[in-house]
Amino acid sequence: MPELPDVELARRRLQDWMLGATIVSAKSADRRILRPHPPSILKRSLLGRSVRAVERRGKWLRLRLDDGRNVYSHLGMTGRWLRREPDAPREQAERVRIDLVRDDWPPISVRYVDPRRFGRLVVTGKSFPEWEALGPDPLIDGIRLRPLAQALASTRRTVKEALMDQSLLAGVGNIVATEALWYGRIDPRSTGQALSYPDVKRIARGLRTAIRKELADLEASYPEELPDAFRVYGRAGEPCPRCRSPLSRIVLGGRSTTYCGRCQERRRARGGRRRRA
DNA sequence: AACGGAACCTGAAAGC
DNA sequence: TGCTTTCAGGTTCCGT
Repeated sequence: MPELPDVELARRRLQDWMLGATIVSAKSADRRILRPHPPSILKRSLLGRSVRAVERRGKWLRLRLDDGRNVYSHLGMTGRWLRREPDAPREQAERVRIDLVRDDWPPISVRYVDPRRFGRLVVTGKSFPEWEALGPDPLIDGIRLRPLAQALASTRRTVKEALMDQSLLAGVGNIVATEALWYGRIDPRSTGQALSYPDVKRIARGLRTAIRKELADLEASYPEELPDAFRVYGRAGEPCPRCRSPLSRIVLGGRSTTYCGRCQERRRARGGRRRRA
């Protein structure tokens, strides 16, 4: 579930729940999610701390604590943050529990639930390489055409694989990339090198549309989980919403990819091969 | 250095 | 019904 729009919604909720609150309990026994630190780090470094800011960059969340340390949270494939009453029972697949108090509120308990355990929770006072390596965030920094065109021109990967590279643009995942290319009418198999500047413009517009729409859908449906409102993702075999031609499914970079072979045009590298010394 | 593919995990859904 | 296979929206590691 978690790509940029999902993580941004998680950020807003965590901000509502935690900003200005003091942590009175923090527990987890999950070595995998807390790696590379031992589970004991949670209680040791969170107890008594208050939360000064809740930030997001790409698919990473960052809680800033009053002692200068940060809590980094990545939702992996199946991670979610939930708010519960302090006496509520443990959730299925609950991996982390943080209880907080705030002057103007009853105490709350925030639970991190993650069946597959691909998520992370890292507490550190040092700089965090995974965060530092992230490229510009489409919501925070916007999408700059020049650098994007430059980056796409210098890779031999397909455009879809390139868009999911977190150092190029932070937060674009399989759904957003798939949807954005459909909006922009670009075949996901196109090579980055083969794209024209107008193509890049269309992709950028597609990314903004896909992200904005997904955010709006998530907001509208909360606290329910919306059924798939995607235009093409997960809809192979169904008619293209634009031209009614059946949608195709292929695998790119190991990820399932849906597109319309009729209205998404493929760009192929022109001319001879190009070499660099 | 860049790329494809497997690995890391669990659970839901589809297939038999 | 119940067992098996497939697939999942993410990242990382390993071999070529």
